[in-house]
Amino acid sequence: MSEQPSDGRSGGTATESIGSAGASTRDEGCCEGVTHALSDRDVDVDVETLAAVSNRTRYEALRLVAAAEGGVCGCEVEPALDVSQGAISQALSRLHDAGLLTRRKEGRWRYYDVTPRAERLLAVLDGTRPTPDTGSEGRS
Amino acid sequence: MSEQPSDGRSGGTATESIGSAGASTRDEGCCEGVTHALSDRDVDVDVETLAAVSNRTRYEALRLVAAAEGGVCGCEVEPALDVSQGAISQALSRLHDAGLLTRRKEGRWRYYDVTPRAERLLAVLDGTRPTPDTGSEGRS
DNA sequence: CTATTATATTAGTATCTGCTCATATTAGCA
DNA sequence: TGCTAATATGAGCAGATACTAATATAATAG
Repeated sequence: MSEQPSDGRSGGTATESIGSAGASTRDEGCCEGVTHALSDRDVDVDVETLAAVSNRTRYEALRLVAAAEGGVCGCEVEPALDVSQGAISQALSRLHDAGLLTRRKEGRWRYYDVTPRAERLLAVLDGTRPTPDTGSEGRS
Repeated sequence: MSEQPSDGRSGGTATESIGSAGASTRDEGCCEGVTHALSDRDVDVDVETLAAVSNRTRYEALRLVAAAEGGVCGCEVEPALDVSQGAISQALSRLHDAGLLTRRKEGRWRYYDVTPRAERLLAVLDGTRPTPDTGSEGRS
């Protein structure tokens, strides 16, 4: 055979069952290919979850709901989010459809609250956010 | 005053300091407005992190890297992802820039591995993914 | 040197997104 | 019955996105 990348997976202890799969039959060239363990549907669900919060308006909307205890109504979110009422409604709906917000009707208001999925997602973001990385610093 | 939403935050125990803010001066109409505790920059960082994985190609690329122990080279990712080589390169670069992949050069290869931020993000997605919700089921 | 392989970069482009604006709908109150 | 407030919905469109194709760069082998 020509040349192959050093087959990284050296230690290879943890997380058995996740399968770094197929790779093993190496033979021609380099790249045998790897696989992951998710179904098509799981990928769809995750991507939609992520897409729902991958936009500033929706992300902030989610944060606003999460910051308040016990749920907020849409109209309370509106003033903080420099976009039209229609946009807010669309944003909250999408977050709800993606499984990140619960929705409950009460009189003429709609109360939203975060789901555990959203809560844990936000917790990870808070807990792993990289530090500023102040470009020019250290040695002058 | 006219009418106001029931001011949800009933219990209001945990997470002091997160401030469901300003809300307290209620007075006219309904919606006093809430705030969250993130800086503009933090929101930018988080949104970029999320945007990086909010696309099927990039999300699967990340999954593929995460599934392999000890890093994979780009060429191993390629066969699994029905898009051109240029697209793969762009995808991995963006994931790297977003702080979700590390990158190390070795000869003519580039090895990628997941960062803790990515690992924990994926763990939450796996741990909170909603069940299928098989539309017609239960009572017949 | 040339040939080959992995990767990066860039221009061009079809498609998707995120809004606004206008217009429903729904609910409470006079 | 209005009238008003909260929310939903849909058309339309500017701008963003995610590719492809072509080309450039980098590293190794012969």
